[in-house]
Amino acid sequence: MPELPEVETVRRGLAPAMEGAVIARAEVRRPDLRWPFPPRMGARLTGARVLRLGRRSKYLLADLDRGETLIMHLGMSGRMVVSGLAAPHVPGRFHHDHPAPERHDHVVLHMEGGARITFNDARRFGAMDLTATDALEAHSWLATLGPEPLGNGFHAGYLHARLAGRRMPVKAALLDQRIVAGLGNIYVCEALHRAGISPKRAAGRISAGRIERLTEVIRATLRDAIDAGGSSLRDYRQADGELGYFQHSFRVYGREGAPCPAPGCSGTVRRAVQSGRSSFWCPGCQR
DNA sequence: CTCAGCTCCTGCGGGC
DNA sequence: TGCCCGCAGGAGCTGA
Repeated sequence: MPELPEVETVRRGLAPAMEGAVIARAEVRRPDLRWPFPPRMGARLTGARVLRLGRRSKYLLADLDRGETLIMHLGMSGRMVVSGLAAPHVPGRFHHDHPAPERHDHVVLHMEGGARITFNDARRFGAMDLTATDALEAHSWLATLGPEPLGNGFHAGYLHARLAGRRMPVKAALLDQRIVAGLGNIYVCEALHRAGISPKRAAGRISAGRIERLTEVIRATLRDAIDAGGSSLRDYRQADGELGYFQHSFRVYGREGAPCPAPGCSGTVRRAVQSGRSSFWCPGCQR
């Protein structure tokens, strides 16, 4: 599921269809996802113009001209599909025709001009809400989020302070959205491998130098994944209009039993369950 | 406050 | 082929 890089890729893919465009009709096909939709969501979206499509952590934020912001979270299985986008500046990028409706198409935004944005979420761990734009940061989904890992607020000094004294595994600490916002299971595994830190190491027992290295590789890992997503947007194979899911090449995630890809390391990637989630790491080079 | 465990929901792939 | 089990990229809640 979508972690920060996938959500950013979805944002970039949706922006051409949404920014500056009016929602001619918002079709709400069920009353809830993880939580009930806000009252009259369809009516409140219909006729609104999208001023800007932003992102905070794994949340998409569509600012509307009515002073409200539509907050969207993709959960584990949420997908966005764009169709009917007129005159894409890159050929083959989107469906020009609308695909047949699918099971779990929960919300469809019919834009003026003919574009259509379909939110599909089989597991329904996703969510949507509408809130006043000028009080956006106070919304309960956003208020407790830590800094953006690619922003200025995330640096070695900050992370060192937040991990100090913590006995929990560093894996769990980096998944805590209050400490840093946007990482998920895959990119935590990948970043810890690049940093040479075991996911089982106590968060408060990492030297300052290694935390410095960790903040750098977290940023590099996310940037690389966002770049790969950008490539997928330009890829003709993405012509079905589905955004955000593309072929990644992970170093350890999902590669149990494979040889460690680190130069000079002869270890084998292992898998273990930590707080209910799979961790993948190389005991040979991650300490 | 900290932290582990459970929970929501559906789909898919592997093993028998 | 069909069935059962485990597992899946999130994150809120409970209770020790």
